[in-house]
Amino acid sequence: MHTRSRKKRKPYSKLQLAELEGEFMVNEFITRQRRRELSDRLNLSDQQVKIWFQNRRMKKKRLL
Amino acid sequence: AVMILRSRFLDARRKRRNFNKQATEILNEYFYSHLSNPYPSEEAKEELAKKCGITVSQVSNWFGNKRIRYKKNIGKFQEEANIYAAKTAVTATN
DNA sequence: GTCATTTATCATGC
DNA sequence: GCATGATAAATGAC
Repeated sequence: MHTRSRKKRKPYSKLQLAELEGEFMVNEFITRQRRRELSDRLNLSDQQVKIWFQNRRMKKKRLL
Repeated sequence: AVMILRSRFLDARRKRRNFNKQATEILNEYFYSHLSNPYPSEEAKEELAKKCGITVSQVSNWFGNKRIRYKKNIGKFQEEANIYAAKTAVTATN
């Protein structure tokens, strides 16, 4: 009936965050290939990893 | 490892302090007098921030929280809404 | 891509 | 014990 509602926000695990932060230190702009590998390894969707990097760059800017 | 500690340390800035009554008063006055469109422009945010003695980001946070919490429970804010509606009505006649 | 949001969650105040 | 401010996922405009 209703157009599928917005996906509920779900906090990531410490392991997932540690891996994402580690990759962010290597390069703030992840490539499509590495993104796919990382998302597969962390059980996250490709879109989620992409969004995480976007939000992470915004966070970095905010902390300056 | 270092990153974890650093992130946890920086999250300590999450220590929260309530705004003073005067600031809350100013923010609520704006919110309830723009209830049909409670989205202050960047200029309006800067003005509010200056008046309240807080940052523009804090103004944005306040409106973000206020909008969602008001929408989720209008009944709980009804009394507050009436108070500020009356207040702005009085100031408008002066 | 950035960036202002929405929403849920977190951490603290009282 | 909730109220409140700040942050973390998720969406959408541009």
